[in-house]
Amino acid sequence: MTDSLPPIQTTARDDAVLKALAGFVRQEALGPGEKLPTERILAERLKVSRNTVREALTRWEGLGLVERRQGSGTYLKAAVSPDMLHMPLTLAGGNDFAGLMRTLEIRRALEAEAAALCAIRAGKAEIAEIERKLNIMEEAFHTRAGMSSEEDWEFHQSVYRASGNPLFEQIIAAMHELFHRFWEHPLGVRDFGHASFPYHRTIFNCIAAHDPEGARREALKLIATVENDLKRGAANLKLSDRR
Amino acid sequence: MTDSLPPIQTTARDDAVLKALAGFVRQEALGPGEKLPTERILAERLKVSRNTVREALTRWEGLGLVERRQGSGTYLKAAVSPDMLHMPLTLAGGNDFAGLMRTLEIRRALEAEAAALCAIRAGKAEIAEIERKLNIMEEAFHTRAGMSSEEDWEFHQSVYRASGNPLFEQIIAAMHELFHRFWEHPLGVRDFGHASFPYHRTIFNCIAAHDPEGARREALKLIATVENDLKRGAANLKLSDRR
DNA sequence: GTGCAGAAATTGGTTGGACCATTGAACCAC
DNA sequence: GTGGTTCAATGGTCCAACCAATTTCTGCAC
Repeated sequence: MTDSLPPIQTTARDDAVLKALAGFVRQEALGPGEKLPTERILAERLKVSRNTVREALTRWEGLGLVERRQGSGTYLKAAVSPDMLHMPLTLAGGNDFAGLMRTLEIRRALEAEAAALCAIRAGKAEIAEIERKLNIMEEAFHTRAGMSSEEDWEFHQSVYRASGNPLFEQIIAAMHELFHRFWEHPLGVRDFGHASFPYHRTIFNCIAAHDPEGARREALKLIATVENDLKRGAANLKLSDRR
Repeated sequence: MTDSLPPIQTTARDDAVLKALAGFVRQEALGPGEKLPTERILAERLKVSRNTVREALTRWEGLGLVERRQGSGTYLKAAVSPDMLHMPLTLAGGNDFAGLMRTLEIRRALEAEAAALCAIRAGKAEIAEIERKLNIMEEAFHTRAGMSSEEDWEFHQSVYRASGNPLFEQIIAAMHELFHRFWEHPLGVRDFGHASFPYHRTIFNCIAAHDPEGARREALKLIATVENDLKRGAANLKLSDRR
């Protein structure tokens, strides 16, 4: 009967600090890259100990919202608003090849859905932006004679953004980071991803034609080529030697 | 030219503390719910200040790995291993109806893929377990004459587990938590989700028949009914009144 | 012995102050 | 300009207390 009576908060200093800081960021309209007040100033203004400020900032740093540089200051890394919801995921044992394939399975699911939604929702401006990124990527591919992961990634991001759901970009970006941390570590990118090249344009064509099922199908093909490349590479390279 | 020269790490005290703690947890074979050493003992044993220990534990707490209870101790909340990868997601402005629908789009993508993978990979034991959960859910539905979110959720979890990729369960669980935090707050669950009931068995039938495309199709239907229920509910309830 | 109230010990939370390490800007010699 | 040097600002670490919540122990009443 007396559920939903939240326990009173007698101590939640660091949470309060974060709330105040989020309000400050909003009020000052601070964006990514900008510097926020020093710990000492925050401690003084908020009437709490510097240690408490540090614990609060440590939370934000762990969430990737903020970056601390000794001797320089604390800088925003992402947009912050007072009504954020946090969803920390921890993936145990993701450092091996099997873990890599698992992230690809997630990416396959999200990539296909994002492409389909993008085909439904993208307006003229978004389609033009995607095409711009596609052209950049294709030019880089032809001049440097190989996949360039940077431009490739930019193309995909523009698709995620046009899907109208920022969660796609966030989750896939996290996967992407995991992916690169493992893959580019040993000896740099090889011929990797070469076979996936043509599907970028077929995906774009489906998006431009507002064909969600086609976009989904082509995105699945793209991921399938990446998976095959990975499996071949793993077989050749004796991945078990690593780490 | 001089790429791949990572900056050297001169100080990383709290990271070192976390690594040592992860090793300790592994060595002692500690599982969720168990208590780990007090901050004072950790500080003494690791030869660092208690403050540093606290910063490290604050990181883990923010990641949901650990729970601290004042006056009692610090307890493990999840399994930890030295080679974990963290992926914190922050969803800005997820407190409204649009944010809820965005989480559902992610869930649609993952649910369909997980069901398909499950149809491919589930062995006899997994299928039996899923059927068990399904029967429990159906019985609860008939006796209580309505969807029971607890048993429903258990059924879905068993599908994710049988997909062979723990990431599905982790990500969807995070979405699920977000979902409930928003939805069950105002006035409890209404008739919600009633229409999705029959699809649970059709999904199971496809999984048992090892029909991945059928499982994907039925899963998409299930999410579609939930989306429709939500939209109808939102239109009726004037959700804009909230918050 | 049992039960329970109160004291005592334990443990995370907070404070204030100190010092170290790194950074970046100002300054200076060349 | 170039390359050092100095110096203030800033995050990182440490220490020693004390506060607040919890748990455990103790001793008294029965």
